[in-house]
Amino acid sequence: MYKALLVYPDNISREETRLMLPWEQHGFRLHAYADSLSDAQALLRTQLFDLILIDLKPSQAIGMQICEQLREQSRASIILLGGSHDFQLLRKAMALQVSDYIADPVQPEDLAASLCKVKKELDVQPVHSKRFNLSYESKKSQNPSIIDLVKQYVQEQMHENITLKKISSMLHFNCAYLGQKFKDQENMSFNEYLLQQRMEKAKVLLEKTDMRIYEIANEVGYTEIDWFYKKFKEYTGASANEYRKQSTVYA
DNA sequence: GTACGCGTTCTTCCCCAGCT
DNA sequence: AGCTGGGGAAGAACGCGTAC
Repeated sequence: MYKALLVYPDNISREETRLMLPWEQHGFRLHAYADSLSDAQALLRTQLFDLILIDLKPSQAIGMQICEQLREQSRASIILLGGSHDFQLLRKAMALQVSDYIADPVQPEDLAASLCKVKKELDVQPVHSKRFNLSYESKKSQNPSIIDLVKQYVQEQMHENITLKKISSMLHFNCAYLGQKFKDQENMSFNEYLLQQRMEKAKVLLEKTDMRIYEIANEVGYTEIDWFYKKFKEYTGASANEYRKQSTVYA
C-alpha cells in the first residue's frame, strides 16, 4: 500500500476528494493531510510519501508554488487536481515532473485512472530509488525545447487521445508549424513518432505482462481495438497474438 | 522564426463479417 | 469471448506556398 499526502488548502474540497474513491482499492492510503505549504514541508521532513496530491482549485498560483517547493524537497509522484486548461500552467507542471494533471472538474474515473498510472510507475520504480537529478531546477537549466515538451507529453499521456492539434493548441503554436518543426528535428512526422511510441510500449506489454490485448490497446491510447490490431500488424509484421507467442517462445 | 490557408494524404472511427 | 481484417466516412496531419 502506497502512502499519499493530500495538500488541500480548502477543507470542503479535501473531503470531496477523500470521499471520491475507495483509495485503498487503488493501492493508496491517504496517510496525511496538509492545508498549507509549511504543513506539507513539515510532514515531508519526517515521513516518506509515495504520492502527493495538490489542489489547484482555491488558487492555481499558490498550488503551483506549493508544487514547486515540494518538488525540490521530495521525489514523490505528484498529481495536480482541479487546474484549468491553461498551457502555461500545464507547461510548468510538466517541467516539475508532475505525474498527472487533472483539470477541473475532477471526475472519480479520471482520478482512478491517474492513481492506476502512478501505481504502475511506483511498482516499477519506488520513490526511494528515484534519482534526484530530475529536479525542477536541473530540468529548468536544461531548457527543454518545445519538441521535447511534445515528446514528454506523448510519453506521459500516451493512454489518452493525443492529437497534434490538441498539443499545438495547448502550446500556443500553429498545428502545421509544430508538425513541420517536429519533423525537422526528429526526422519523422508527429504521427510516426506517436505510432512508434505506442507500438513499442504495446510490444513491451505483450512480452512482459499477461494483459489482454484490448487492455493493452487501451493502455497505449487506442479506443478502437480493431484499429490497434491493424496498426500493430502493420508495424511489426505479426498480429498482437502472434507477437506474444513468438516472444514467449524465445524468452 | 512564426503563422496561416488550402488541397492532398493519412489516420481514426464505426460497422460488419468471419475465424478460433 | 477474443481476435482479425475489409470498407467507407469524417476529421486530423502533412506539404507547400505565402506573408509578416
